[in-house]
Amino acid sequence: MEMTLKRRETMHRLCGKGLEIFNEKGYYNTSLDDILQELSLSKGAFYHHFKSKEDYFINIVQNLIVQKVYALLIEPLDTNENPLPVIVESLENALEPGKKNEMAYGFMLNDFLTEFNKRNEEISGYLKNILSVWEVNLVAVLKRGKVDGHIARHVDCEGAATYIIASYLGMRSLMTDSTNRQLKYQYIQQLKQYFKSISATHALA
Amino acid sequence: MEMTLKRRETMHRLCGKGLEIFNEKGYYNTSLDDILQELSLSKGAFYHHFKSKEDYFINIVQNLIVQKVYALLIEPLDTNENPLPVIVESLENALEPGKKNEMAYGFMLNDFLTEFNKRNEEISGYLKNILSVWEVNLVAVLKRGKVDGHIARHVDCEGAATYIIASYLGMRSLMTDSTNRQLKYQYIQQLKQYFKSISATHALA
DNA sequence: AATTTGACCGACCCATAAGTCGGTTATTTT
DNA sequence: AAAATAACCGACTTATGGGTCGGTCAAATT
Repeated sequence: MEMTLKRRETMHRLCGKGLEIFNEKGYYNTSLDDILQELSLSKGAFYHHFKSKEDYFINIVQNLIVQKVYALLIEPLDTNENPLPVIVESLENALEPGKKNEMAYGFMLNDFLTEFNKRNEEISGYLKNILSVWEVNLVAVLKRGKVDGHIARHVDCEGAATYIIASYLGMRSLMTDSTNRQLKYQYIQQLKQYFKSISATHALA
Repeated sequence: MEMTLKRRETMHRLCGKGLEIFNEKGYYNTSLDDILQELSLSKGAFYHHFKSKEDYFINIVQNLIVQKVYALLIEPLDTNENPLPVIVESLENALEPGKKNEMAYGFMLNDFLTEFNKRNEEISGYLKNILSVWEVNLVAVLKRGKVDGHIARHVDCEGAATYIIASYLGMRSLMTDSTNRQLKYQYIQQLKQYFKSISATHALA
């Protein structure tokens, strides 16, 4: 039992630091030694816990990344209010660089997706799966918005969800340095504009 | 003279095939030998013409990619019509996978930007520069649209341009296999919806 | 206390890929 | 035709980085 705790703790430290550095420098541009050095661990330690770099990253995806996406982008959708402002708020939040020197989690998806799309089908599959869950939830919440009279009846909820996701992912390519407040502000403003056009409120510029 | 021609022809072949394969597999995931083999050329030939892989890619960016972006995304904006349908058409066109087995040029920017953002500041600078030219032109054309009465006066043209670019770039992460007609259709539909909301036409669902 | 097992160490192996260099071949110049 | 130069060849060097393996040490089991 006690040994299992030690194991879990080390694995946890590895995953946390790994996500941090992969996110910062990219997966293929980060060597295991880069991570190991920061944690003062050895190759031997690493391979005692993970069977490969790939296995390691899958672990990170399925624990840390999934969790973050849920917390930031999916769970906030679970309310009974008008979905549009709720979506805006979740995106605004997800684009926020972490408080102190945390990561800007909202940014990871586009980067990792792009990196793995052409290189590793398995990992890219897991990542696309996360997106797909997000999409399903967006669609559901948009449809409910229709029923509740917040969203115009003519709206294609699947299309709207796709559009929301695309614009969110695309922001990453533009916001290079995390301090880019201006871009985020512009994005949120235009998103609201778009939302106005699909909402059911009876006209009013 | 004749030698210069030979040189230029070989460099041209190298750049063309290079872009094709880099676009397909990613820059860092493509070895020079991958390209050289397809052209039946040797390392020696390559380094006779380019001083490094980086130099080679910069060549590709500044010739081929710049040219394609201009042709697909910037030059079409140069009309006196209502800019919004013109923008829609250019994006629709840029997302179109090349006719026979050409490349889907519209896709390159997000991939390369993401790849180089964390790895090579110089190249990422060139790429961001291309985006920036596109943005400037979008803003200009949107502002003209305002003057000409096609776009509502309250619209923030810089914000709208950012939003258009972000959504376009983001589509790449979603459209993995090039045959994804559905996603493209959804995207264009929602873009039109958004455009309706910033246009000056006096209401009409 | 003796033994086993889990956590960890770090030198080593090996594949990959960028870049080098001393050549050969083809083309141009004189 | 001879000399010079450009285009090209491919074995080699070198650095990097994932993965291996025989070991050490400490904790847990007996």
